[in-house]
Amino acid sequence: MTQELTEIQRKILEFLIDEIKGNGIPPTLAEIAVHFGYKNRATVQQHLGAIERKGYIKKNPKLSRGIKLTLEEKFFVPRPVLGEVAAGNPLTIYPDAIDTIELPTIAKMPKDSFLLRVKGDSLKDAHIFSGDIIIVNPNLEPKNGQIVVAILDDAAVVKRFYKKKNQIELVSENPEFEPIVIERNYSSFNIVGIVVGVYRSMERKKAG
Amino acid sequence: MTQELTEIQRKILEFLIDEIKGNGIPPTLAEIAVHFGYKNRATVQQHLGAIERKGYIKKNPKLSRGIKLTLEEKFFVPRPVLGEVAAGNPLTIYPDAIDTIELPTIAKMPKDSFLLRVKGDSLKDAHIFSGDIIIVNPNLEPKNGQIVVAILDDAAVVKRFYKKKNQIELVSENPEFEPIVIERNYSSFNIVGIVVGVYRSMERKKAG
DNA sequence: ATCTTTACCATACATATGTATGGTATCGAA
DNA sequence: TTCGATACCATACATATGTATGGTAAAGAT
Repeated sequence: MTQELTEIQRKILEFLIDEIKGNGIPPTLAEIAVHFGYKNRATVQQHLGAIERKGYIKKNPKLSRGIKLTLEEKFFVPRPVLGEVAAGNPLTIYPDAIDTIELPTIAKMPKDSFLLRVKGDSLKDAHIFSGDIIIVNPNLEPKNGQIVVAILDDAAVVKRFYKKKNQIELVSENPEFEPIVIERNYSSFNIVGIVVGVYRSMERKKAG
Repeated sequence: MTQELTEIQRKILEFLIDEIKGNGIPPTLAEIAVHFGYKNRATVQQHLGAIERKGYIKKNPKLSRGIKLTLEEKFFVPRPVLGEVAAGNPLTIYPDAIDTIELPTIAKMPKDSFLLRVKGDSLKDAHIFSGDIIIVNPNLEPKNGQIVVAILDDAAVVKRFYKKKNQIELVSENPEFEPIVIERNYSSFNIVGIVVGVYRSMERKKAG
């Protein structure tokens, strides 16, 4: 359904996503033209036409700012999972890790939260299931018992946080998984944020 | 900072929120006028002016659809919770909200849908737990396998919906519970709506 | 060598859009 | 009774906006 975009079309699509997510409203042709240095709206018009023909957006004719993204979930774009960046932190995710997550590609993250999609069932005992979207706040101090997203040795984990005397314990709800113990001075450990909410859309099929 | 809105202004603000959340883009003055039956954009213009003076929105002058919500932290919108469902108990939907929650803006909240708070653990096998907020859309035709809110003999049930030849089956995920079978012509059965999403805030108590 | 695709430009046009201004009616407070 | 706030209407206007159409240039395919 979605053909390949040319380089320029891809950049324009990215700009559209940025604007729609960051600014709230889709740009006008003129605004796009200004951003890319085009002297003419018609240039943009034709690019948008191509992008629409290839199925990435839907234009509402005669309607100002009538550009809609056809992209899945509006917040996630299919991307390779390895070597992506979330909220400024380098985050490498092993496809075989217990907790793998799919990252939102939106460049402009809201300041105080971002989203991650959960894959795998290691959190099911915390009532979080594969396919759920978790809302992560990177600006909160983790408290005992809260669920945190953390980077440990370049792998992402989502687990309950417990601070002990000289170490931090990351506990899975699932008794099958042993708690991970991190010594205080361990360097390649980083808390990305605290899970403040869970959202699940029922519109698709359930994750198996 | 935010003064009281008049009744009409409040309704317009609600419409703005609905449009921005549901449609993706803020409406134009003309669209608002049409929706409220005004013959003139100037009327809307003056209402918006009042709403802006009272601090609820921010208008980007000279910009089409340049209405921004000031409430919204970009991530959460206050939404009324209309009632509670506990499987087995009669469902009361109060015209005035029993509560207000901060719903993440990613949560798809189709027009006319409403929120209910779940009580009890009868849905835990559908991955819905006590305290969760479900988003219910009353205007969709239920499809097989979808989770619906229904009223059966004055009691509320939230179960998976399956339509058979001459009957409807309501199935619990939990094999302990027998499916409920409703004959086609049974009168005291009503589908309230389809559960399109689930949201859980982690900020208060943790799930036990 | 011709054709298609991509990537731009310019001009023209209807109308969508926000704004300014002035008017009428109702209601409650001063 | 007068005044201000609220809630509407009408008209006028500049320009923002999407669209239609035609043209140029480069790169690659056939």
